[in-house]
Amino acid sequence: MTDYYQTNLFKNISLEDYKRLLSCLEAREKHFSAGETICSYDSGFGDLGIIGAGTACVVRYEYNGARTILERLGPQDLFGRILSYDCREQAGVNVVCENECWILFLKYSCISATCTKACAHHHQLIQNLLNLISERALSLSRRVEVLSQRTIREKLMCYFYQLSSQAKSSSFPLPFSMVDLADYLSIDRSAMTRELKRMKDEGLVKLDKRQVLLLA
Amino acid sequence: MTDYYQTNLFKNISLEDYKRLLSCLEAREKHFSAGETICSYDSGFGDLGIIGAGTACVVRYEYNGARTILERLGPQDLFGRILSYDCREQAGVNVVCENECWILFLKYSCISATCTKACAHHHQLIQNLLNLISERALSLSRRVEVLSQRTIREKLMCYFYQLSSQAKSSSFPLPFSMVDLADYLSIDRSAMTRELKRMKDEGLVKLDKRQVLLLA
DNA sequence: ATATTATTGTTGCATTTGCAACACAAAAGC
DNA sequence: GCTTTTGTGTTGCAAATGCAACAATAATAT
Repeated sequence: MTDYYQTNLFKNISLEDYKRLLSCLEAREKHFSAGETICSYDSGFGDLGIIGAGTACVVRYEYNGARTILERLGPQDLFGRILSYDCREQAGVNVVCENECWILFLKYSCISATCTKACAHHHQLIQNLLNLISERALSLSRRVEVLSQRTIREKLMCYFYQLSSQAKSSSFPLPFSMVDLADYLSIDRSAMTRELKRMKDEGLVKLDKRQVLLLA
Repeated sequence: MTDYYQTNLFKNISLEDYKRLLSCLEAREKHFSAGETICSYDSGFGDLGIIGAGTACVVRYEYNGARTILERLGPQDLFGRILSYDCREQAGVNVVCENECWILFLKYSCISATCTKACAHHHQLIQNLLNLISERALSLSRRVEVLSQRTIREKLMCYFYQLSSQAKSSSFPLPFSMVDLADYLSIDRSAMTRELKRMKDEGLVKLDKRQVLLLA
């Protein structure tokens, strides 16, 4: 079994308490292969998922077939409708496995409700969850920052600056293929390629495969 | 003093515990007038703010002077850099008072750190905070949904659907002026007016002042 | 090795959008 | 009352963008 104990959700919780928590939270582990749908927020999926291994994407399929990547998930990332009191808005939102995944599902109702045993580690668990959700909100606000840029060039530069600041270097690899990058930025792929070429020509960036070097 | 005790942050906490918490969290209340800057995430603002009364906007000023409304805040709403481990990305982000505000500032470090007294109400406080941040993440993901639409019309319709679903009615008021709406959607105001007119002509929506009626 | 599929790059063209400038109405201040 | 400010509606025009179709390359399967 994948070691979810390493996950930040269980930070500062002893191994014994961790094991007790697992049954307390009705933990179930499942495996998914690339392309499989892990869950759909449409149906009443009310659990909390933690990625132990692999990567997945939170995507929304529009009525017209267009796909939007809402979020990318990797090991230690959380997902679930925790954030949704209102189901209707999650229509079309799915979590799809990208690379072979091991996922642990926990009953969210067991987490949020005060444990009848009022155990100390439960307190710690909530605090850890707080940190993780905060990080999630941060990732969303980064996305909003990028998407609220008005031109393709501004979106690209804004995203590059974010990556650069995370990497603490003006050189960093793109975590996306070009197709996915365009989806993430919600722009047309060919228009993006065109703009990237201009930016290279003007000496704003250098691009070698997926390695980016910011010059401005 | 404004009654922050009504705030969801203090839900299920007794009045006595609430009063104790205030000093424990080094609570300070401040007043702001319309237009005043409440805080800037640039400088090391590490507190948690709760709006007791009034409204405020989280805005970012771009290098070119453009303003983007990241979020609108009303009574009970939280703000702060809770979500930011990385300061650099919050550059230019300010919370600005829109209508006369009363705001309570709490030391976040006191909230997240395990209380030395390990008090029961502290546990409850964290749980409440969890719910509030989840709601915040939800609001951000709604924003991402709108912004990831590719055309002005799609952005408008997407936003209208959200409002309609929240109001549980095909008729609802806009919470924005047209200027602010355009900023929220990150589009040009005149282009938005033009598109809205087309949508009215095509019978997709009816608009009377700020009252919207969705027909499609 | 070859076929197949996925990814990336390119370009013309129609459409959408932003920009700027202006007129007008509504609200706020004096 | 008037003036000033703020919000809204309109339009021509240039620029940015999406779309579609195709070529070229890389990755994968058979």
